Amino acid sequence: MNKAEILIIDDEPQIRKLLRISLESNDYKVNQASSGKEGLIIAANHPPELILLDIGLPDKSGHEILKELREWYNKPIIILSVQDNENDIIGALDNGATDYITKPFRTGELMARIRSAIRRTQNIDLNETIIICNDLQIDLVSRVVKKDDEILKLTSTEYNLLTLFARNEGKVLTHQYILKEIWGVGYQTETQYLRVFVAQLRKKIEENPNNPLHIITESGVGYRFS
Amino acid sequence: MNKAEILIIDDEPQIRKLLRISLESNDYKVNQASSGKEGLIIAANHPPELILLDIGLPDKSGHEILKELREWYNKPIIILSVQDNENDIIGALDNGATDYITKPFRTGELMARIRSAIRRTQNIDLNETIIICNDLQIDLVSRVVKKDDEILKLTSTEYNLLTLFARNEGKVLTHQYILKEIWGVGYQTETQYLRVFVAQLRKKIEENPNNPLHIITESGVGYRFS
DNA sequence: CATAGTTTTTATTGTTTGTTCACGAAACAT
DNA sequence: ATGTTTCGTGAACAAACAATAAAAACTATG
Repeated sequence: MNKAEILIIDDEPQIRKLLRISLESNDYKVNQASSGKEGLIIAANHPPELILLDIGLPDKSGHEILKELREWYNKPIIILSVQDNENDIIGALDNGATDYITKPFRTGELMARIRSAIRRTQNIDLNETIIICNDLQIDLVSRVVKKDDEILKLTSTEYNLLTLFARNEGKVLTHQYILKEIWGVGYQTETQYLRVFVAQLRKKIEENPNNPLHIITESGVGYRFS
Repeated sequence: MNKAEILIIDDEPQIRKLLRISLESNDYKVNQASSGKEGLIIAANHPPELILLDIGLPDKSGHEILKELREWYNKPIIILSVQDNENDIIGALDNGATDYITKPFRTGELMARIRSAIRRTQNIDLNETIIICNDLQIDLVSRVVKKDDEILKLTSTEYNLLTLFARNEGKVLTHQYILKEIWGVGYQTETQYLRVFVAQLRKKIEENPNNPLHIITESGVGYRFS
């Protein structure tokens, strides 16, 4: 139910369709953009867990899109390309691409590279893919959260927020940073969203939501998870 | 200037030589192992910044070596292979390989993939800036202050003031300077603010606020932190 | 196209923090 | 010593910030 989202930026409809089918059958939620510009807008308003970027786009070169994304987006970007040109590959990797795959690609390999990339940004240690904090248990691979061995029903925003907190245990995260990571770059003033979702999360994960032990408010700054 | 260490695990001397020359000309320091067993020992005794692992080794399969390494080693491991077998690639990536490159590879691309892999791990553990003064512990990255391992609850002005003091340990800071740094230009005559907040801070961080040991008053001038 | 689930707005109440003032204590100068 | 300046501290108030419920808008899905 809590699927990780992937954004495809590619102008060829057949490729998009092929990718979407493969990704959805691997339990990802897929968003699509048919041009670089559209891709930038979707990514900014709804940051995905990973971006698949075609390098040969009609409006802007994929290299430019990559650079613009990397100004604020720090999750994996995998480049797809028909070109097997070494300088192209080197340039993309040096501009922050996570991986570079040449078409035609093998779907199984692509899926494995996607898993690998996501695993690394979430710094999931192959051995311990489960974060445990007292009564809470967060499985980052199957995306399931348990409290006292009871499965919690979380919406995807709630889940994303909780894992952002859990992956930064002990650190104070500012409102702005959280909003940027969960809602996108244009939402950094919408602190009210955050209050609403923190309240919802606390109702689900805290023994006593009036006296929260997991999500601590740092007034005027942000929140801290412990 | 670079000098990150890279460990090559490969049984073919020609490949090792080729890799070593390329890597050294890119300013890496190179260690080599000609078998999986030897590779494990060298990696354990002298953990490198990145490992290049040939999958076709004589003693143990590279896949086994990869698994054993991943039990404790969490920096990048790039797989080199003559095999362009999809299941091999998927297996390696799912077992924690950072990347999988098939021979014959292009040196420029390999170097770019190495840079990319190292860049990503360095961003992750760039953390940890902790100032320690006796019983006080100020973590500037997490924005958390501890006294005798107890987390102190500080407002943001209190925190800013404390970090300003801590960053200038031993120096006398004038009222004017502190006011300018914390409240901004225009507040440089509001010494009363400072008195109030210094008193509040001392209540929280000093054993005995009447006889302060951390924030020392320099009458007529300002304060000094030690 | 209806409905359940989710996100965004709006409104209200409660809490925390910053600012100001008052007054006694300490430091300083003569 | 005595008066003068500088400090420390508690309390009161206003402003900023936070929690929460509930309604409205939106989305996904059959």
